[in-house]
Amino acid sequence: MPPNEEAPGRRGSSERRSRTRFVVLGMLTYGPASAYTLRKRIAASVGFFWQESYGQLFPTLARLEEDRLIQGQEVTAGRRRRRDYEITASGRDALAHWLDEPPMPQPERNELLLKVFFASEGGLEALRSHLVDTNARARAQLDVLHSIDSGLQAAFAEDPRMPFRLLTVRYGILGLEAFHRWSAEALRALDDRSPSVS
Amino acid sequence: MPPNEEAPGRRGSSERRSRTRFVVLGMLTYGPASAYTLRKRIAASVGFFWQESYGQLFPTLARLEEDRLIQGQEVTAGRRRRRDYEITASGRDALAHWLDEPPMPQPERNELLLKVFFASEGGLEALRSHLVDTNARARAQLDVLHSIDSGLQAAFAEDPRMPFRLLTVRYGILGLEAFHRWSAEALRALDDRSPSVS
DNA sequence: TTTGGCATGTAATCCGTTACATGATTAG
DNA sequence: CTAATCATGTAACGGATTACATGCCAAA
Repeated sequence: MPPNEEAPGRRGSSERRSRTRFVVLGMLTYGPASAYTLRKRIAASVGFFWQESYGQLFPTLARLEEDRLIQGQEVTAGRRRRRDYEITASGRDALAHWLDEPPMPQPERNELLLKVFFASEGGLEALRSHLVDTNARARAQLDVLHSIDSGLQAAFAEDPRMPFRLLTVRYGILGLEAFHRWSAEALRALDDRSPSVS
Repeated sequence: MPPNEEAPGRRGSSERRSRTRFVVLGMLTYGPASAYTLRKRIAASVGFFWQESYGQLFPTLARLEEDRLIQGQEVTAGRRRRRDYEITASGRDALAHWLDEPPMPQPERNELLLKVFFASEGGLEALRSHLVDTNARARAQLDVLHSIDSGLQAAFAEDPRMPFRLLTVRYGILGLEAFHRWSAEALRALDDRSPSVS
């Protein structure tokens, strides 16, 4: 049998699992945007649980346009040119189809936990400082999310998608609260075993 | 200029950030092991927050041995040959050094939240079923972790690393509890808006 | 003895980040 | 006028998964 008859895995429905395309499609339902605008839009809305880099965004935009899921248009403002994209009807279909599929269980990878797990092979003071940092960062992020939450609550009734957005924020808050509690608890446990230097 | 004059960025201290090497080193502090054994050991201990595949494990083992951080030895049992590795003194040093460095903040990526965020572009029944699945899986994983926790508590006093291990389990439990609560809460919110079909 | 699982590995490929490069505006 | 920042892009690279390949062992 000749290899690659009809090139089975090239790029049809058998994408490995690049969710980047769908973030792009989803963000374009909020209105046309350039790559730069898209990146800012992503960072401002889902940034706390999803990020995209240009190196990913630009190729993805090119391929989405090839597939007619988005439509690009050259725009010249002043002397500056850029390319704005809008989602097409088939783009909306593709998005809706993806939304209906169950999310792939994503493999967790937590470097902090690795360092906790192997902590007895290293210095305990280092572990302690990692935990302190962790705790402070969780606290700070929690404050950010709380203020985002308040801000969104104010604009509630207007947009039918607001409730869903609030749900993602709520997820972040509950998760960070747990994380914050855990790091505090871990610090207490650590100090119980090896009482602080005082 | 000839390429790779002294190979500036080849592989010294400028590793991008492969934590795989350190999981391997850490696991080898529990005793010598082959690639296969290592994989099982990883799955059984840190599996709920860290996994490694063979495609990653084998090259990493080869490179760690090149760097003299581990020492391999051919073993023949029956007619079967395998390669067992043990950690060297410099391997322990490298591990300890890595443990002291603060963990890199890892970019979150949550596909479920993406689907929640864009839910209004898809079917709400699909979203609901994703949430139900999510809730059930969290519940199941929670049960697993609770039983792991009990099992470890029993063997507490023996191993000085047990407390650290318990901390990672505790992290999993707190996180999953939050996740479980969130998905239940989200389901309630969803049913409030679009009362179920009954 | 054939099936399936255990054990060891290799190869291809893709995802995603980082670093680099460049022109256009705006501020000082 | 120069520096900084905005905006748009490209190239290189490494990490990680998936799929493939092979041989030994045990059980039916």
